[in-house]
Amino acid sequence: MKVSTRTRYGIRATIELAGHYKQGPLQLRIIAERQGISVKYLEQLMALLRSGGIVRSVRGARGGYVLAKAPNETRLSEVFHCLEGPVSTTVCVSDADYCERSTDCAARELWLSVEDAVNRIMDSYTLQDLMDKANKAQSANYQI
Amino acid sequence: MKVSTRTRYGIRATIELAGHYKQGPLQLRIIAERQGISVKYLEQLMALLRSGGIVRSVRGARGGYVLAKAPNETRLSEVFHCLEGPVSTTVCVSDADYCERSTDCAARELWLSVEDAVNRIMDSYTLQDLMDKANKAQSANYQI
DNA sequence: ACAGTACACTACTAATATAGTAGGAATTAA
DNA sequence: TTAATTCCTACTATATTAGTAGTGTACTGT
Repeated sequence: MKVSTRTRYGIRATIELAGHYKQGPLQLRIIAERQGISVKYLEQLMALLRSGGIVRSVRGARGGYVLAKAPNETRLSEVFHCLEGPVSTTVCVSDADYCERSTDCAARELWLSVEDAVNRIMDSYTLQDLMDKANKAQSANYQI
Repeated sequence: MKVSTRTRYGIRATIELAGHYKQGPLQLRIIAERQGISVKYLEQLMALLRSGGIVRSVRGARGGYVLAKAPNETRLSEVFHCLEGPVSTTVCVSDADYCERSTDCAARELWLSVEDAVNRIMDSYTLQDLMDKANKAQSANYQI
């Protein structure tokens, strides 16, 4: 039930983009530096996000990436699905005909609930939410 | 975010055991046959469940496996954790010192919520619940 | 006692997924 | 034109998953 680093890096990258929203394209070089990842790897993750419509790219010198939508309109579920694929715990959840046995059906009920819960959580967060919480946590630290 | 077949098979096996509760040990041969898995592979899964205290084994002729606790006292979260390990989406959730960056902390909030939701769901189901639902579904089918 | 049944343990293997690395082509601002 | 930057494709190393296989150990019924 782990989340791949692909997804973790990807989400962190979109958070960086959210923090740079409306300030022109942000270069992968900068994101990679801040996140401690190689530019080459990040390129591949961004390709997923681009084809998923989460980000837009600006090619050429002074290019980079921008969020396709505002941070408060970009749900974490969308970002997650681009990087990790659907939250499909088992085949039999999406394909009801897959299993015939009653015991399978019993388990299916469980997997369905789990998927649903995860999707609901992810759907309830936007990039803006995460940014706000991070900023709040930071300012709280300053008061110590 | 997939669930391994190891976990799926293991859970289905415990459901079989739940259906045989208080009727003596159930042999792996029978479970394997019903679920379409090899006995040898099932042995390894059962070893995990045994060391996790979910099932007890009876060696020798007429031996087999029995649930260690009643079906309505065996939570799916326990079974899951034996087979799949903890629902730990990322390292930084369990080890708060792992990340320093604010963007990480932003994401951490999300992973924490997801883990929590999954654990709560799994905790709310017992093997008995799943059995009841499967039986109900079956009798519903008969009415068609 | 002993033969058969069933779990116990360990080692090995094939396939797949993950986490990258690498090189060069295409595009654009200056 | 040149430097900066994304785009595309291929390759590689490592880990995990999903098994297979063989041998050993414990227990039961006769």
